Amino acid sequence: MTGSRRRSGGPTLRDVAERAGVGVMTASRALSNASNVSEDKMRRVQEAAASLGYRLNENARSLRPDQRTRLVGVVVTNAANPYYAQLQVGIEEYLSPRHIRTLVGSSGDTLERERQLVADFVGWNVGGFIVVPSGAEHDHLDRLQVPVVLASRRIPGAELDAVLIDDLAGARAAVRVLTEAGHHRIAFLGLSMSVSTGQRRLEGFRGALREAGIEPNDSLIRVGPSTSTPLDAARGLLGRREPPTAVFTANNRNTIALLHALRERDDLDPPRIAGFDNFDTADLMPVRLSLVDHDPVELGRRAAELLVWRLNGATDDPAVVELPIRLIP
Amino acid sequence: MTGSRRRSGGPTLRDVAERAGVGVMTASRALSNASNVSEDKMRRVQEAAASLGYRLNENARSLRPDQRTRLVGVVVTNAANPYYAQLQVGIEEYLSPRHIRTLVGSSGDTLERERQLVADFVGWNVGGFIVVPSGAEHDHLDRLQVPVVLASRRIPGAELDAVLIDDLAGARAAVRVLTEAGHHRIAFLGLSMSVSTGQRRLEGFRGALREAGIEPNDSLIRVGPSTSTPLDAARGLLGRREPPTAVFTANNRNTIALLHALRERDDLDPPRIAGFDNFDTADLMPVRLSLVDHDPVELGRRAAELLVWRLNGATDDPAVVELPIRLIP
DNA sequence: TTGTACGCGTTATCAG
DNA sequence: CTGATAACGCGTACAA
Repeated sequence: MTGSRRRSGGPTLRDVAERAGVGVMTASRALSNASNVSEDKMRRVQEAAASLGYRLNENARSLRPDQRTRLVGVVVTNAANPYYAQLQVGIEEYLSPRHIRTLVGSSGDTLERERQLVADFVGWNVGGFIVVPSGAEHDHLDRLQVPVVLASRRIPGAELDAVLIDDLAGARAAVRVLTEAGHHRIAFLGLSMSVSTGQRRLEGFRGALREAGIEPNDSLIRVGPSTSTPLDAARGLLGRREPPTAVFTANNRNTIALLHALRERDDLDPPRIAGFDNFDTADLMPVRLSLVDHDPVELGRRAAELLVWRLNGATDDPAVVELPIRLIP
Repeated sequence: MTGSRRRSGGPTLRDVAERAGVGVMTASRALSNASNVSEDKMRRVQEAAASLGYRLNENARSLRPDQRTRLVGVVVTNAANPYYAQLQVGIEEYLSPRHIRTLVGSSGDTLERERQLVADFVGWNVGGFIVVPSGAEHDHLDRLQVPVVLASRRIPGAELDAVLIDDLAGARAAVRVLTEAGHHRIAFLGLSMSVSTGQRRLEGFRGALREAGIEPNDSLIRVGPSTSTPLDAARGLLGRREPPTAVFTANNRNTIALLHALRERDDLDPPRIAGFDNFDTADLMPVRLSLVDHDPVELGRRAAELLVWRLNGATDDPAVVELPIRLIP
């Protein structure tokens, strides 16, 4: 009654062992540790595995409580956004060589979906999380028994590691371009204030204005998306009796929306634009753009690095890494 | 000696059952099938599960050979490319409500990495694959014991389901715009011939030319990326003694590269451009673009749909779905 | 160095 | 409708 019953899904370690003429444990050691196995049997096992097209069953391995993490959960707000696509690539780039795979899900910027994804991933026994939080809640992240790293956005009050862009410096630098060009009526077109990125960029905007002796004019500040789409917000700004002579756009979506709005109007004297995020075709645009460039791939890499550091047992206080930006004037 | 020993990673079904005062099997049924359980116990179990923050362990579930698929592997060539990011979103959109998660990896368009990813995913016991093949090899896909659906590209000779864009019609339609505008010296700037997409688009290009009574001029055909980067190829075309008066670009990367090359030269009389793939800022470009628009999200959805159809036991001959394109003139 | 028993968490089976 | 038991495939502990 030697285990010769074929299961539906491919060969098992037992099969490999039988074929190589060794015990299962020798086979196991040969294929995972490579320790304490004679060279001879080592080779025989590996040949057997290869000829059977055998792969260790990760599900079975993960079942053991004391195993190393082989899976982490990644929650982004919208995987279709090129920005987050690159973030994922950075994460995978770092984790893949360490034999850790990722489970990815899009929250659509809703807390409910974020909660559900996190719960789902817990079911998969992920060893940790990288999350782009959709809002300010963090109770669902606190209860987890595994490390969590926030990416791109921070949550006030959450005791979690985070990797961020230097939003403040980026916004300041961009707005400074505008003030130094002599502009005074400068608008802010941007993100929802419910995410830290939006708040920080607005803060940088205000700071740069004050630094230049300009009092921020609230009627020139449009934050989304609660009020309207970026395109509508841009139209509203341009349609004012006294339109801004310069605009700071808080991310690439808003920059592009503004450009679309401008194109609709065909104004003789379009506003000067400075904004956050670079994009592929920025230098092909019909108007001059000053952009805050940064590297989402690096952001992902660093987040993954931080997570692995925790997985390896680091117990330091929460770390916040702030990545530098580069202004393309 | 009732199993009260805490394992590191959260509560188990046993804990839930104990707390609810029922047997493990009742708890199991209550939480997965919801069949053959009295309403009373049903509620008790669910309350217990909720109060413990319990989640079924998917790893343990997947261990059984006869279980439904909960995981599929997705292999794309480059996850950072917005096109494939959208493809993934379509896939997730279809699979997520069906409680199937995806494991995603980028092959970087190399066969070796593709092989490795496939092998890795087999270790995770995925119930099927969606693959954007990196080349013409398919032996590693044939040996798999689970269904495989190709997305975006086909492999000649492979007996596999596939979802494609109608490359032929797309290329024809785009090139027709150029010929009907009276152009004769029309160049092809594009993809490697090692992928079916490249071949098919070139075929469409040639067809449309012949249809217009123009003999394709091989010296105006630049295929990549073996020879050079898209940007260099574009420069080469524009730098000819007799540059083309019109160019068909075989995908968005090449379209954008051509635009960059054009911008460097600042020609008085730039070529007319028609190309494959739409992109965000296409209508903001300084020159007129005629583009073949199509929907990568839909492509992903359909691929996932096909895969689920197989997972449910379909044994029909390989299906090839060709999605329609839309020309933006 | 090698092999044997047992447990990881869940579900199918089958007896109550 | 309910629950005890035996797998599922692998790795640790221990015995040989």
